Amino acid sequence: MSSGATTSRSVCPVTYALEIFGDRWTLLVLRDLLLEGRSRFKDLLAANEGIATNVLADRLRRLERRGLLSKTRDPTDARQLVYAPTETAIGLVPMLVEMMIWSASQGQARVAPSFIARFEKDREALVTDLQAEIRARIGKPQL
Amino acid sequence: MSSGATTSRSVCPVTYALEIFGDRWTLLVLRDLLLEGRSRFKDLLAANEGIATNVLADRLRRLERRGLLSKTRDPTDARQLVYAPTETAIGLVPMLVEMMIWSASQGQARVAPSFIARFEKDREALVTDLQAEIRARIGKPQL
DNA sequence: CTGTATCCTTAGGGATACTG
DNA sequence: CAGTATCCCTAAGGATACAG
Repeated sequence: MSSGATTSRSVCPVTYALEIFGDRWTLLVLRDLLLEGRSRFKDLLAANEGIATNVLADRLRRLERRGLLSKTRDPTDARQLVYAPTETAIGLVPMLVEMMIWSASQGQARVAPSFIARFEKDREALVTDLQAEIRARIGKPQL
Repeated sequence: MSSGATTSRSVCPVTYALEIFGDRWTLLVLRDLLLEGRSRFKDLLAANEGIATNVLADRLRRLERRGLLSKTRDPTDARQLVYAPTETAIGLVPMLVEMMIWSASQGQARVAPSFIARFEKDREALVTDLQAEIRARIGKPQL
């Protein structure tokens, strides 16, 4: 489980994106960090039904190196580490939203109707709101 | 290289999406089909630097089974097979566009400035235009 | 709690030869 | 051209024990 080199320059934007989160777990971690508000190792572990500790550690390390997340100590409890998405990661929210909406349109995944309604009414506003919520949340890295 | 079962119902929309194109190649094939206008086996083979014939065949088969693409014969040349994205696949264009824009924003991938300009001016229109182009192209499955 | 360190297994994928 | 069929091999990932 090497932590890899800082990979080959990709010409294609799709290839580049896949280099970062084109594997089985990374995007799920990002989802939990961004949309589920999880910020602790143990919460991330519990979330993705069955990710192994070494795999999660590896993904968090890669994401940190890529500048998608930051790792700090919880000021109220120095034993606790807190992971938070950076602005770079928050920039993925539009893509995640489109992905979720597509899945919902397939009728195979459960997406809150209120979410779909907001999307249909004003996608731009939905994305902006979600991003604002994330920034507010990590402002105070509370649980 | 089994062609897999028609997979487990996913609750999470991100997980569901990843089940379909969360591997190393599928999204690249989709990119070529949707944005590069490739429609023949050989063109798809040539595109993704180095995809193996068996892997490409497998991905095309899965995508067809999932209803993301259709396979027909070229009316002008019955020996030729033509792959075309379905409306389901065309529905992925918004997500692909967001992905490309994100990569471009990272400054690591080359995306045409004109594309970025169109995106910044009117994202909605860009997506609609791209989708219209795709539908026009596959209307007559020309090369 | 947040990871490392191992060990082990397997699915995914590369290469290549071959076929309708 | 458009695949199929093999063979092989490695990297990714599960399980688990252990450490700071």
